[in-house]
Amino acid sequence: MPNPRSMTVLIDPAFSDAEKAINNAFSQRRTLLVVGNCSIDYSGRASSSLTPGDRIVIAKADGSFLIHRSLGNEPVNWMPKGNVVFNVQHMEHGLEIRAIRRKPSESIRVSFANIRLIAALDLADSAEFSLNASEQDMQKAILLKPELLEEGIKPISWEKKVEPGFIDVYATDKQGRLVVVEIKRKTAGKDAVLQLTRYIEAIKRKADREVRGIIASPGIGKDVQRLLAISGLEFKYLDPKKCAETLRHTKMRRLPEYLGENPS
Amino acid sequence: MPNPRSMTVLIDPAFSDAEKAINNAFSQRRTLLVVGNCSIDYSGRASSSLTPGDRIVIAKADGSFLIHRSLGNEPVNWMPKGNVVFNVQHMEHGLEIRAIRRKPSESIRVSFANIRLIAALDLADSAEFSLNASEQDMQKAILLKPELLEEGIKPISWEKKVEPGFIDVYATDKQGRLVVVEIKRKTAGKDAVLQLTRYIEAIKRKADREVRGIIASPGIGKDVQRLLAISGLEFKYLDPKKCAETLRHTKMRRLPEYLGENPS
DNA sequence: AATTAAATTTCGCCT
DNA sequence: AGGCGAAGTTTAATT
Repeated sequence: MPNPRSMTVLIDPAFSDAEKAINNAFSQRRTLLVVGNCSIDYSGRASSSLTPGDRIVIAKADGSFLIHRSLGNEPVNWMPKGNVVFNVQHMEHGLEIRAIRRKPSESIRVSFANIRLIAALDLADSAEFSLNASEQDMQKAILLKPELLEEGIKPISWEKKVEPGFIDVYATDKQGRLVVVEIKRKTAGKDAVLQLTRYIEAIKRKADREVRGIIASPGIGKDVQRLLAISGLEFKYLDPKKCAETLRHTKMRRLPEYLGENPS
Repeated sequence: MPNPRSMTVLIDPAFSDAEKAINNAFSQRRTLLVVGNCSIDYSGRASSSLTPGDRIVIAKADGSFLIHRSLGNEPVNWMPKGNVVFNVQHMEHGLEIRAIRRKPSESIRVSFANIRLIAALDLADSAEFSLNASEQDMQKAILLKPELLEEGIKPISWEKKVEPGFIDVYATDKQGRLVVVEIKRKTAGKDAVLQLTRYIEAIKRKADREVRGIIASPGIGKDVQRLLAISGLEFKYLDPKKCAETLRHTKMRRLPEYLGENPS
């Protein structure tokens, strides 16, 4: 018994059977998969029509609706989740599936002249999707290979505790100045600048030295860039993908001797 | 015999059978559909991982690769067509499907712990997708709402017969000059300019008045633009989508009184 | 709720 | 082949 979850599959069903199965799938909030020859009409934000052909139709429990042709990455017609109602009807010459939603008001009608396969599925999937590299990966990459940031940078510590929080990477540059690095996995926003500013002020209160502030991220907003310049801070482009690669290539290496195993 | 095209369906197959069926599907360039419990790793433009769960996997003949979860409009992982190679392997504890492409270099590995459904499909689909509004819709929109074109335009007739053919929209502008409008649903080419030129010459032969010529389309070629300028004609950007929207919002309204029910 | 910005954007068209 | 711009973009984050 490999599958605790139930699944209903019909091959080349009669329209009457298909209608029942599809209705069941909808009322049970199952994922519906239909393959068959159909024509499609869409009306809503735009409108479109597609004469008959074999397609794959997927109706999900949240209202997401997808129709795929034999080629191409993107669905030829679709409907995003949100206020979507599905409905099926056995017509004179075929079977119609409709997806209707309000706000924005739109509807798709799929008219099947022929159905080859129906599957009603309970897809058990509670896994969380994780997009790498994480911010932590980026931090590790910088610690292992500081030249990713700038030639001559030497990390002193990471996750250094200061008044407002924790500094991602704390370092010195070639000229011996202190460097505070704030890492963002995505495009840096104003919040990143604010954070960095607070860290630097905290450092300056303790050490009466010149302190540089660097935001390391794959991008930065246009106006954030201005804010950064005004605040006398710097931006360094850092690609999460490149960080991941760096980690992969150096993961067996230990941290440099001047860094202990634990953050200071 | 409802289906001239062949289709292979396996329900809860053994991995060895699954491997054969999938290999066949790949070598025969069929559309492959797999439902089962799998984990996914992606590495390429970014990288991601997803722990096990039930998903729908679609591999198309052009290399398009899609993995859908139970919810959401968009695939959790995917690969666009282009230099993609599929491959399948029966492992110790399951079955792996790989999609690999170069330029950009990326790969997806789908590791099935369990397969519930396999379908290998020949999707016969030669239909052409048509996104409305049609040229006719654009014409209607202009007639209903001439300000789409220009403030003060007053349509006189549509599909007006002249020597070389039919004028899409015939009108007067604010200054009382005659206006000939040529509508194109897509980017206008030299043919549109030629057509328009001929219509204008035909009108000028009859009416000894100043005549303007306007091409209304969602775009125009760079060199066509030059040709247009040389010919003393004009281009007006007109969005088919906006036209469709205009029609939707005004479809119950009748044509203005100065226009009859039939073209002149 | 509306606005803005990013996306493994994809896709088509043009150079 | 590379670059630009639009999309029924979608989606997440922010105001």
